[in-house]
Amino acid sequence: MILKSQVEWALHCCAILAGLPEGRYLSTKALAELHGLPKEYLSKALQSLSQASLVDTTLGPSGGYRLARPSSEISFLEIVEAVEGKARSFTCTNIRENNPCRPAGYCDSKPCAVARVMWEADEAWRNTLRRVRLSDLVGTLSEDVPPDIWRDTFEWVLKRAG
Amino acid sequence: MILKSQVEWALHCCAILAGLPEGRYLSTKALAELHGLPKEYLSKALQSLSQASLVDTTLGPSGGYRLARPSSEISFLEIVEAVEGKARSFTCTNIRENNPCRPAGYCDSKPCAVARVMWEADEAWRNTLRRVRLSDLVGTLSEDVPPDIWRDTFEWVLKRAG
DNA sequence: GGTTTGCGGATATTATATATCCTTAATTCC
DNA sequence: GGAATTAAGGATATATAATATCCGCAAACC
Repeated sequence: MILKSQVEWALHCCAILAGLPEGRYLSTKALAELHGLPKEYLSKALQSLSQASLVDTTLGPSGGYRLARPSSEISFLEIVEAVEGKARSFTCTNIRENNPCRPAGYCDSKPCAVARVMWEADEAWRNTLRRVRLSDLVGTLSEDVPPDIWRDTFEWVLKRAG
Repeated sequence: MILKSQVEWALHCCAILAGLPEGRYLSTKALAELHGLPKEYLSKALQSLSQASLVDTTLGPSGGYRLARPSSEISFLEIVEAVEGKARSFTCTNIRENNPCRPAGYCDSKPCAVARVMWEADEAWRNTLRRVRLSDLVGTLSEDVPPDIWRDTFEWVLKRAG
């Protein structure tokens, strides 16, 4: 059970977008170079964010991506689910159906007891991610990263933002 | 991010093993037939349980698997981790290292802020599974499954347990 | 009109999950 | 002692998903 690397990419990209000045867009190319990622494949992750309406896009030079909402109104979970999908990590294939002692139709009222536990754990995972906002990440990052590097990064980025 | 189907298989098999009379073993063949699963591949899942010391095994006719401990002392997490592994679902590839504005050696003291959040969610998932004991599952199952089917199932199983 | 951009489709490559087969050694039963 | 049965583990094949690249399109900018 491993998340796609695109999840990591999307989160880091959103953190950068959260720091962009109002109205500016940042292109796939700039985001890929900043993070040392394959441009074409990163583009797929950004398209997922766009389809989930987490980012706005615009075309042409000076085009690219920006957050569709303030970073305080975007949760980790939304970003993760945009890329990874909303499907639960445990899929019940109902193997209890195969029990040769089980007449058809029995015990079909509720989902399987095993699945209920696994889904509860899945919910706990999602709830944790739901509670963390993108603005929280930006806050933590600006504590962790030395201020001059943080500033240099955004200068570097804005030079490429058209 | 999808768990292997072997996780589901292992959980259902442990639930059956938990209901076995003291000292009896149940073979891969019987467990596979009961659940309608491919015997050879299910065997790999059971071997994982054995390697994790969750089950005891013995050879020969009337051999097979039994729980190594009372079901109240085995958690869901142990079974899941035995099959799925203990690795976290999010792996940080440290793409912040690629930031061209970042001199080497900076911000390497703590793990990445993104990873810390993802790992916290992973812990929430594991904690939920850690709190559920195999005996809890057996309890739920015996509420869900009609008593006569539950009884028939164990008669069926014991006929094959040598 | 030329350049840049996001978007989506098609395709190739790699890794992982799923599944089967076979050999070995231990155990039970006759 | 000999035949049958079992778990263990290595080797291998197949299917599916993740990773990655390439191309053509339409919109936006200069």
